[in-house]
Amino acid sequence: MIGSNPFRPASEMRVTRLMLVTLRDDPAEADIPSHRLLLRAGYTRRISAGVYAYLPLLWRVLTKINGIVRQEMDRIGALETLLPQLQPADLWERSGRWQGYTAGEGIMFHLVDRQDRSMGLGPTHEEVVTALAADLLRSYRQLPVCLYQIQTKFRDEIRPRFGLMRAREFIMKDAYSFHADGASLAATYREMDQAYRRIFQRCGLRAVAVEADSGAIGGSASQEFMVTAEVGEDLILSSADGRYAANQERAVSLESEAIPLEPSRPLGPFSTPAQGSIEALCQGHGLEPSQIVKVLLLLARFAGLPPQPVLVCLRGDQQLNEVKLRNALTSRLAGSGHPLIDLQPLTADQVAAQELAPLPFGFLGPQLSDGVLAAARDWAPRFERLADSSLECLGAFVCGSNQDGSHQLVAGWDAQTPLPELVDLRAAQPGDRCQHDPEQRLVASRGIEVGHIFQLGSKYSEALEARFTTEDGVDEPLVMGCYGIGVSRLAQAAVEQHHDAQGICWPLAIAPFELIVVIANAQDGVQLALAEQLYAALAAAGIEVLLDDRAERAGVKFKDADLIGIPWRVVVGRGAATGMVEVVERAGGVKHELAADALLPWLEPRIEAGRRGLLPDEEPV
RNA sequence: CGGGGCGUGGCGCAGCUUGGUAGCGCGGGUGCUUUGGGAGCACUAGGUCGCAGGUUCGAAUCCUGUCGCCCCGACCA
Repeated sequence: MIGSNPFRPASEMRVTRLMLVTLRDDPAEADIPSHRLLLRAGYTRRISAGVYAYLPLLWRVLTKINGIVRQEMDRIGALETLLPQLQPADLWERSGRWQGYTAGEGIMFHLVDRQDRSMGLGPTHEEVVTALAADLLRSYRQLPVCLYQIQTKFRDEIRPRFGLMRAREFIMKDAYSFHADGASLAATYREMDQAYRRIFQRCGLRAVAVEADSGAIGGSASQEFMVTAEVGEDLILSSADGRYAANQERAVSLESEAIPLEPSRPLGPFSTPAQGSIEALCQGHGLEPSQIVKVLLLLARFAGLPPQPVLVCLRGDQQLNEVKLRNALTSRLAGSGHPLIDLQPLTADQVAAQELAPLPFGFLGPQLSDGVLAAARDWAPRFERLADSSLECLGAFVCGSNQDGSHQLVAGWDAQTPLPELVDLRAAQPGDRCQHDPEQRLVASRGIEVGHIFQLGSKYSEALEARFTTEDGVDEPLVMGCYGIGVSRLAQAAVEQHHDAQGICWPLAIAPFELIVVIANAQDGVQLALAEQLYAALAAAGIEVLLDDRAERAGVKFKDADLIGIPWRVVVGRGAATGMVEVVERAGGVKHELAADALLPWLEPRIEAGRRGLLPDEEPV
């Protein structure tokens, strides 16, 4: 018996029984290839914005991906479970995430039941699983342990798009591990990393692991797995030597050297009428952007705290990385129960609404006094001040003088111009030199995030009082990790990576069927008989085979076979009279004429190889 | 939430500017012919033109409101 995936669906099916509806025209609702093809080939239908039905063909794909995921999770000792989607608000209040996930731009669907209890539909399961752990895990003897589930998740995306790629209801594998210490967590994290690599390889996907921001979920180490594709929503920055790859949100690099100001330039203010941008300032005064310190004002909103004005200093040639800024603000100010809800550039209208004097936007300098906030109606009356690390070594520089139409040249950071707290706030850009090797430059590529693994630490176990007794008899919070794979997104990412002008070219390991037998002319009794015989023999050999027994013309069946993307096609046609069939590999389209008797032995090793996906030969499935 | 766009038969679209019998292609059904790359001919079914008001003798078309969806941005395990 060939095949290794014990969760494979039924191994035979006739197209006449498959409720297959393919579309000749591109649907108007889709505009990336994978979304168009999944709709055209009859894999999915939209039910409402960001909500999709998984039709039988797609469900087979998802079932096969799930099978691979299960095998690899089980292999590293994770336990499959199924947790509630309907979750009580109080659990989320205890972790401090209810506000952040429901208020403002929160992504959690929430509702009130007839007893007036607040509930949420789970976008993730840290709270539930940690509450269970608190209940069940008491001793270090029970650790480590790892639970996983394959579940429908709900996220009220502001703008769902690209079909299954960013849906409001989607399938995810999520896993949570519990440990007595960081070393055990790190070990499981490494095992997960390896398991994820195997999962994507077995699915036939080219994926890269990148350093990532841990975002709203919290925690320290975090790594994303990206399926490389043109239409990916994430920007990856990596070095050609393969030693560094990171999401742009997280990426670090060496800033270029600042160009020193000519020493002859006089210190002090100078007139810069209407030169409120870096570009205008440079043009008007022969300056370089790296000689300027720009000041950005933002307004951060934390749950339960007054809005907090933020003053950020950046070198003029650098861009702010808002994710880094959010993280910096969160770690300084958020505290438990006051998550950062919103961060936006501060506007003149907002200043006016606070009944404050107008601020000279475009001419701001780091010396801007907290006094300008003193009369604010409900804002915190002082700026949270941060500066990007690249400013530390800057000598003399130009900055705003906090008066309209005027900048100033200062000799450097000093008592009049104190250097704010230094943090890495700048966005790394393609072309930047790498930190690990200044000879290497960052290059950009795009990816679809299909997996994300985190070392969470004790953030949730502390909030939810999930404690265990150590070997020394001391109570400590559990150390946690969490690990996600977007299963439905992965299916679409596979199409994005594997298609051509004719349709989908599924990697065999996740194809809905491994082989399709096409009867060229279903009215021809000889063809029909031979096709039926092959169909039965292939299915009996454990190959997942689809029989196109429709009374359509051959051309229609070929088009559909290409569109739905079954990896192997066996055509029973004119040659049937002499016992010959044609075998075509979908990817590449190479055709072989074979005697029907020789088909099975010819195919078996090829299909067996396909089931390994991209897994290296030396590794057992 | 800001900007742009679209709602007309199952799908893709025209008609709207300039109000007057609701159309085309694909798809569905029936029959005949055809039969290895989305066949041909004939017949046929299928639409309160997103919804609600308004203007008008008369509204798919003009006006107001509303709902839904798509795209860009912001947002995002």
